[in-house]
Amino acid sequence: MAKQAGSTTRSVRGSRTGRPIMALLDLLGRRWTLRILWELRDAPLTSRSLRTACDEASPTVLQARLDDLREAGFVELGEGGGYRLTPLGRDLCETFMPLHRLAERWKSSSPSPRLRGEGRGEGEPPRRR
Amino acid sequence: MAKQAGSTTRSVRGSRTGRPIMALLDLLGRRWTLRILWELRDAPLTSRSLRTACDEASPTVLQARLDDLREAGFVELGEGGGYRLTPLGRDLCETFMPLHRLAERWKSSSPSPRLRGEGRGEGEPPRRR
DNA sequence: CTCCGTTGCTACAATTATCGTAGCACGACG
DNA sequence: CGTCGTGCTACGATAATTGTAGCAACGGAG
Repeated sequence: MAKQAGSTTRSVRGSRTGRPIMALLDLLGRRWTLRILWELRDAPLTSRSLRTACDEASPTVLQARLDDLREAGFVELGEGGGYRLTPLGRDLCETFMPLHRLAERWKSSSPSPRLRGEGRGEGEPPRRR
Repeated sequence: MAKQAGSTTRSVRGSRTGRPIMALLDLLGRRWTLRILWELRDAPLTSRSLRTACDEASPTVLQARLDDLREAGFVELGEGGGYRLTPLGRDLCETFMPLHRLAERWKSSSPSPRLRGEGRGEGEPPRRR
């Protein structure tokens, strides 16, 4: 049967409202998509290794995202098993490389090691209006 | 619980497992984060306008993401109301600019205007092993 | 061939995030 | 005061994600 492994739903709503950038932003805005691309950045990985690399994420979602990415043409399944980036996918990853540097810079400016964690209703008295 | 507007949970699991890039990837991998940054890319927007720009996304999530981004230091609330990018947020956005071009290229190579939509089981005969 | 370990992939219940609608407090304008 | 606009929140309904367990197909011993 078809099932739902295909990727659950595929468009929050205003994804491909015209500009392809929206569709891309939507695809990338799913939970493990960016992480998967990142882990695949320089070497192909098997489904298992990818799972390990992604901190033991559920195979369900991993599979769904992998299908999404494969369908989008950013990732493909190699011969002897294992996922790898397509040329287009590699270009996409290249785009994120500057993120690495920015992340370092970001850590320095962001003083919260764990980004607070709960609703900010208590920690901050009504600082607005 | 107290609330949930703070941003619901804040870390899928292995977010900031060490490298800040993971935390950043996790933050960016939430549903409207990338879209918000994109819409804010060249002009500040009010909460309302942002909602409109983001295809009438729920104010709940928009608020949560906005809080996330503000807390992360990428977005801030201006004087007369309205959200705008911080210098760091602007740098982050700059990173995504090449994505616009890539998205166009991607549309051309991806023949599916709506990415199929259901399970991928049919289009491909057992392409496994 | 049979046992074993690997691969990619799936089922299913529980949990969490998101949606969608409605509404609040605060401030500015008339 | 009444009306509008701002940021922000409550809450039930819905969709996505998590976690655990397990499947069939392939490959290498024994």
